[in-house]
Amino acid sequence: MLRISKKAEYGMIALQRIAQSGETVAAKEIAEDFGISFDLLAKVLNQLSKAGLLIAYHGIQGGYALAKKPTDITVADILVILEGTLRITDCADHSHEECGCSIDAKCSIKTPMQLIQERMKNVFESMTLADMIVKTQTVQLHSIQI
Amino acid sequence: MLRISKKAEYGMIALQRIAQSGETVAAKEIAEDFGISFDLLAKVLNQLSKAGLLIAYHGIQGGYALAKKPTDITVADILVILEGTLRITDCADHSHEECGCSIDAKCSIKTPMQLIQERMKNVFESMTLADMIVKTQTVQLHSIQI
DNA sequence: ACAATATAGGACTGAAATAGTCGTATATAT
DNA sequence: ATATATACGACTATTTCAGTCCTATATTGT
Repeated sequence: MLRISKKAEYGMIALQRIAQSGETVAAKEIAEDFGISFDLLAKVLNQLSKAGLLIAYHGIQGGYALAKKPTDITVADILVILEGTLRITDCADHSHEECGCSIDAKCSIKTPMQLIQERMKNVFESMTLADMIVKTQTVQLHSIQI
Repeated sequence: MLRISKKAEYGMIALQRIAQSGETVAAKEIAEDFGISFDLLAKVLNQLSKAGLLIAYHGIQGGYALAKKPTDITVADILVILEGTLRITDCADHSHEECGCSIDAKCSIKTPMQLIQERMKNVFESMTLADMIVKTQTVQLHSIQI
């Protein structure tokens, strides 16, 4: 039902954490801080570094650091890396001229689905990691002031 | 990976078909026309009629007719009926004050996820069945002209 | 009344995607 | 050297999704 996967969720949490700290952070630290599976998180961070969003450092004092500016990393980027290209229905796929769905040439919802998918893509592209940092810092400042 | 379910897809195809014909259409006819599972489609149409989008007529000459104007049925309505309320992540759920995700109070992506979910909801609410009829008719007119 | 047809609804099965685990290899700082 | 961190493949469990099957109920036409 149009849910974002745990992998993508963990990816966003980790990237937000790394971006906010501004330095290198180990997978173990993130997993412990948020109480999530280290193994799964490690896979996610590996994918993100292979895709060029993170730089991985091995060994003691190692971890992950951002490979790009927070303003240059969008939610869309993260989703594509961890969940693959957005394709809400088979017929919404722009890459095929023929409608890939079971309904063949008769598919009557192709155009509307393509439109909706395009708009969803815009939503994901319009939020960057930088936006996610600002939101959280605001909350933190409030709690500090109390 | 953020896919729309077959149930929702069949629902949209069926509603589009019924809206376009402007009269009562039997589930069997739709299933045959589009080559999709009759049993699954029947369930979907039943759900849509229970939810008040369709009126069901039993017996010979029976079938389903729209219960509302095509302009009053949105993609969001259809998705909520057939897939449940949109909830892209646990923490994006506005109905709970406490973050339902495994990360408890520390969840750092709650606000951004709520924002994205709200925007997706707007996308789904901004397309009506009427829009889907117009789109398809245009295509059909083109193929007739050839 | 009866037969044909259409929806209603529950039980069940199979397939696919998702989430998570485990073991081992490789790189690196001290 | 060794402790620590990432890399990576294999494997399992869980959940969701799609589809089927069977039976019941309502309605129309003859």
